[in-house]
Amino acid sequence: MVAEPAVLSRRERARVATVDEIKATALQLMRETGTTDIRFTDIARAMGMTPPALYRYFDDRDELLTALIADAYDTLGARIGAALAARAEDDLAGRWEAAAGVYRDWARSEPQQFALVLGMPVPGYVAPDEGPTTDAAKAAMAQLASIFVAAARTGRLGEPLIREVTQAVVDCEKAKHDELVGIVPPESFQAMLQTWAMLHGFVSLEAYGHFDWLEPDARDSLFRSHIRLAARAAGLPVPPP
Amino acid sequence: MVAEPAVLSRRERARVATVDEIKATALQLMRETGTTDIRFTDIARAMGMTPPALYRYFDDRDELLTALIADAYDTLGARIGAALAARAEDDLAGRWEAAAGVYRDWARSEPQQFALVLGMPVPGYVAPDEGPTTDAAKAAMAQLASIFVAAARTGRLGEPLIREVTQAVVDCEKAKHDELVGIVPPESFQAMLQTWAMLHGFVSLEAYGHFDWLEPDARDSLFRSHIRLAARAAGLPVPPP
DNA sequence: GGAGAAACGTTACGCTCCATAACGAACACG
DNA sequence: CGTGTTCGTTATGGAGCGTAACGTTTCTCC
Repeated sequence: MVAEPAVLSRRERARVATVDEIKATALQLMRETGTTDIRFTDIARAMGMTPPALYRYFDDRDELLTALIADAYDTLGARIGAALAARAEDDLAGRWEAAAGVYRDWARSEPQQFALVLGMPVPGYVAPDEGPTTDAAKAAMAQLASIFVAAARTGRLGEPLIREVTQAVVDCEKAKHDELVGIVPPESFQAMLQTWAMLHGFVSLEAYGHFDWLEPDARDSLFRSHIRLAARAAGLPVPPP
Repeated sequence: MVAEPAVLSRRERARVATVDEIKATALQLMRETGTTDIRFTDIARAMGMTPPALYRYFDDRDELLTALIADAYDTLGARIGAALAARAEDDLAGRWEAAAGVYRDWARSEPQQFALVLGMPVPGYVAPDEGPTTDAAKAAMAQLASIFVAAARTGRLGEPLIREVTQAVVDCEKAKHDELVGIVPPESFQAMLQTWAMLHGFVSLEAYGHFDWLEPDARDSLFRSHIRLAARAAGLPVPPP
């Protein structure tokens, strides 16, 4: 991001390597324990260091968590971006399905990171205002919005199934997503939010194990039909199955 | 539940009172701190006791959490039940909206309990198999299912918007919800699951603050249209707004 | 009603983890 | 080469979980 001299000194390289190793070890421990709980002691032991050494790199546990959250939503954003880039600009249904699939796969493969970013904050951790947690929501919205914008610009954004639009929602589109006003009509803006809620609902339930009673095959097909339903309800042009 | 002698001895009454006070204190602390994290030390101090005394009532922190989870989903189930009871048997749209509204209000008023039951559990806490966590999902499904069953029995369950049913979903209906087979057709069973996912998605996003950028009025109207969309997509008979 | 048992709450303790302080070793720089 | 910074260590304090051992109150049963 920052235009620093490309070459880092030996020490600086060692430092970023250590920081990366700490974060990677923390993630690995989260995966192994299945919780978002991490202990400096365990990280240090896994790295062959002593716990106080970690304080040279992170002031406290919260700062490490903040870094992990930032990484997590960067990863998610990058993956969605890559999935979108792999689809043709005008393949709206494909782009939506690809983005939704990435969202789901990420949540399933990294449920702890998912909980960290889009679930309830970790005990004792207070997210900094305007921090990565809210950014994650904005980034997800932006990715979604890009699909709707493309659909609207090319005249392929149909009418959403629900067209009950209230003034409050219109006002919020103006206030918070001014860039969409005049491009994505209010009822489609509302439908876009609902699309996100539908996607998140399925993914959240599945990531936390509430669909475990369904066979994997059934979950897959349920997901596919779910996101097609979301797209169709929002007026995105999806071909019949 | 158990047919015990109605009168409890003095000691037994004192014991249940203490257990209730411990749980109530724990919930109060969760509300005050805004996390699902609870410390025996804090609970004991708030009650004017010493920490080890609590071990007379709960073997460890996990057991207290399990009890809290069980209470939470009992409360949710009771509230939904009450909301359904207050609506006429044949007022299907009203029953669905009432149940959904209770779900949302509960999540907003008790986000910690919501996270406890339907989100990622507390760090370090491992939910017992077949425990209250999975029961919560089953109970929610049962409440939902009752509405769909009533609709199907009275011939008012329309075709869902999406009718792409795969064998895997049909198999799961047979295996896990045998009582619905022959009453709720597979595509409606599938739509029912999606209805739940839609509801949960909105409620989850809102409870964790990801809709904070929307004005309360906008959130309310978005929610109303969202659950109407869910109902309509599932074939429930909802009147036009 | 009084002796024995059970339940209750306390203090004392060991363990783990977070976080800081003070110290020594390795490395970069002049 | 010496000097100062960075890094990692050991030592220490503080908090919370959970156990053990000890009085105290309450129930039970003879």
